[in-house]
Amino acid sequence: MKHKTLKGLQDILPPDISIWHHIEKTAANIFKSYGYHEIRLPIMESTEVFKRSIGETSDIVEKEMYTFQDKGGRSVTLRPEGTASFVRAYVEHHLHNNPPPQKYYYTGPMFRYERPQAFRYRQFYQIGAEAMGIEDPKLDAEIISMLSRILDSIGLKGLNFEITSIGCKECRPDHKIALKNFLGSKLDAFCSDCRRRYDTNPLRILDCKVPACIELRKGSPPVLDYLCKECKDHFDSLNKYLKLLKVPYRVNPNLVRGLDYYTKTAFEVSSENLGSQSAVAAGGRYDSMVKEFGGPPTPGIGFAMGMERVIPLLKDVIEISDGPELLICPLDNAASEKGLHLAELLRAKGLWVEINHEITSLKSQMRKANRISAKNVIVLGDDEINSHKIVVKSMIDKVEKESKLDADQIAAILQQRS
RNA sequence: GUGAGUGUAGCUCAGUUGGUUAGAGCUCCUGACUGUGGCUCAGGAGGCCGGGGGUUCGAAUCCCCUCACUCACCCCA
Repeated sequence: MKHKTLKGLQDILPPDISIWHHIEKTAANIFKSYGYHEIRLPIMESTEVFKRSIGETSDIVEKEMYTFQDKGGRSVTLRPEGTASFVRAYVEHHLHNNPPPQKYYYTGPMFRYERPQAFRYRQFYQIGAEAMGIEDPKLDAEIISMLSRILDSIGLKGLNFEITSIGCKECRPDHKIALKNFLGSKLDAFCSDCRRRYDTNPLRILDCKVPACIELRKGSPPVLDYLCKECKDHFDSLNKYLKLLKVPYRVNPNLVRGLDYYTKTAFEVSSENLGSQSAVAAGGRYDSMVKEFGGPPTPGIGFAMGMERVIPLLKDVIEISDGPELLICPLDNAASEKGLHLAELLRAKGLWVEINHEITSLKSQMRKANRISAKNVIVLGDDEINSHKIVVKSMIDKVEKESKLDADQIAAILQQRS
């Protein structure tokens, strides 16, 4: 084979595409009910947009970005996530001049140069939502509830909702110091990954799956104990509101975010059926990001959901079967021409109609009707054209109904049956 | 970036200690059944056995290299 998709990229073909449509449609309806508007952003930004927001030392920026020079010598990057682009657009178009909360959602491809793995691709699709301008934890509860509703409505069950607070600029450093003090004394006993994390991202050690590390980190200073009053009140209220909204969740103080811009609330939805890539959706608050992008101080909160994580979970649940309302089976050339015209008239009424353009035995045409899951067939031959009468046969229950060779009447029968 | 596994038909996979022209099931096309489907039967189409090199009278099979894919680590949605 001469050409193939690049590593970690994939073609999305029918019938899988109908799952995508199902998810996108369902999400769009729920977004609408919460007042979220769609925005479409470019898939490329100036590299600085991501470096500044995601964090220079994060793995994403350090080794996973598709960064290159355009012909004008500018460093540009294929977006590895949506929030940074969104905040750039928010500031650029002065969206803060609209009454808060301003609520937006987006969908589209993201790019990260990673080794592909089950449920992990280099080009992957996210549906994300961002709500701006409100600091109150009621907004946190609302957006988490919305996410829960979306996942539920598309048909996913048995997901784990976890939340925590990772503090703010004031209190987070205190916790980090306390954590490093605690871990530092016995660092040699940890796995090599954890020893490396101690310098790069000590919080990650709390997430390590190596049994020895789990044992060693017992008794480490909990994040939630180090929250400043403001962060603690915020988190307490969020818990109250989530209970009020009956969102099923649990607190996981070891939840870690890979991006630097998060503050206070962090949340994650995971599944046990995704191998090692358990995250289905995740998000959090980012109260200082707009200011860092040069806008007025504006709090924000958002999440992103990974399509490639959701779809495999859905494949077991959702049934995909799709076929035309009608297949026209002509027996000779004259009938074929008549059928061609009839098909157009029916399609003009919005019906999905197929016609066999090549004349083969009636038997094989009927077989084809089965294969393409046609719901009804009509046979067109001399008899039908001379008598101007046809039979609409249901392929599902074999019921035959006589009709005039007339698009209106045929359409009425098809609509009655669907 | 690190480690392991797998590459044979469109798909799922057989292929014995190396031995004629590489097989099966599903799918696709045709017919049995000449104007009514799903079953059955028969026939047909479809292969650089991932690629290159080596050993051998002879390689899908053994050896070396390479490429691709998959899974896991890492990281993350």
